[in-house]
Amino acid sequence: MSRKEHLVKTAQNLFYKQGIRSTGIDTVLAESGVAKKTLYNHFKSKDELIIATLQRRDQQFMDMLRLGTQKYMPAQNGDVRLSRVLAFFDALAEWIASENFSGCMFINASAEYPRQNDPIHVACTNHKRLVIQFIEELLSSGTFKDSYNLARRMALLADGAIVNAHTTNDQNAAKEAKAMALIILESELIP
Amino acid sequence: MSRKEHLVKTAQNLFYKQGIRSTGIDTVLAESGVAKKTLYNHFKSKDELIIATLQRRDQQFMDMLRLGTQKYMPAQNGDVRLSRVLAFFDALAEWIASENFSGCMFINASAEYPRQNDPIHVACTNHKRLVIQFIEELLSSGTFKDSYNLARRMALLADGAIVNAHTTNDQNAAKEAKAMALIILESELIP
DNA sequence: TAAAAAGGAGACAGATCTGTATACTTTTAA
DNA sequence: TTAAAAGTATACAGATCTGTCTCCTTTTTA
Repeated sequence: MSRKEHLVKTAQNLFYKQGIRSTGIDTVLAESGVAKKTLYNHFKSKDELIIATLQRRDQQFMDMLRLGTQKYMPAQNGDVRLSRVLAFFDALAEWIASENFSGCMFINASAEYPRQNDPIHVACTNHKRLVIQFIEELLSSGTFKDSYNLARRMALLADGAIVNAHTTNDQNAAKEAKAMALIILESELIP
Repeated sequence: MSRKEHLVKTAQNLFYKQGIRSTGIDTVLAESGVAKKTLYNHFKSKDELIIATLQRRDQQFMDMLRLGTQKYMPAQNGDVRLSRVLAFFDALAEWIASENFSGCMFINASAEYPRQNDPIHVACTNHKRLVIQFIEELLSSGTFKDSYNLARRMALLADGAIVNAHTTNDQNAAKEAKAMALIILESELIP
């Protein structure tokens, strides 16, 4: 792993665990063992480093969703047309139950950088769009009445599960979300 | 309004609009026209001021929910046993569509203070518990199979709507949440 | 009315944070 | 092998932030 990658990885973990604004550059440098000059060789500012961590997280997260959805798809029972999107909620549940879960990095970053046109906030908005798009691809075309709107609903359930799990420390939230998703999906099937 | 109340109100608005960590004490003082000594006369630290703003917000928010739910209850149609909780989602929608909406202050604060045992984080967790309790009271007893669990589900929908509306700038999220709530509620009715 | 409490204005200490500069060392590549 | 590029270590500038302190004025209360 290059120094740059190592730096971004370390920053990402610290930002995710302790928040972005409360994590100083010096902490990132000490933790990663990289010199300050190297950081500013690769990034113009802390903000650019933050953007890089969000991009890295976006890739990681989408990969995790793709793999997890494939992994849990065969285990679904009932209508096969629902298997893919239901597996998505199992992937979500696995993540939420994992050791280092600390909410959604993008929701957290949005809260720390609330200005709508802040590049950091924009990166978060884009990520959420990608998730909706991903879910829409899971909804077999021709199966549901309005797949885009349905994907938004599923994303809403996912965000609710993530936030609930984070704030009330409830690992069951994803299962509840999945149960609700099933009911909603069935109600939106084209007869 | 006493100086203390004025101070807390000003701080609350600034914290909500621009985030807590990025709002310095001096900004709060300049905006409120209060002297620094007065602030530290009433609060031992910035953290105490933050807690006070969260308490104020909690009261405001719960009052808003109570009033809004009463206001929108008569307009519901269909099964009257669902009217109260459905009205809750209308109250939520009104808030989300309002001018100064910038997400949930408690979700935002949780993201800025992620340490689970931080008093600020704890205040947020407590608020979320109160919301669940409020929703449970809206679910007419004897009507649903498991009202506590159902209340948690409704809270999950509400959080999802709030977060979605905030990150993707979608004012329709609350309506989607209400539509989903209706389907879920009907599926949980005791026959 | 007089003593006491509270507030205003602002200087200041001490910490912290971002970003730059300098001097030296290691790695890379022509 | 040797010149250039990249990295290390660290000092430092300049800004900002929290919280304390002083001096003075206003308000409250006994």
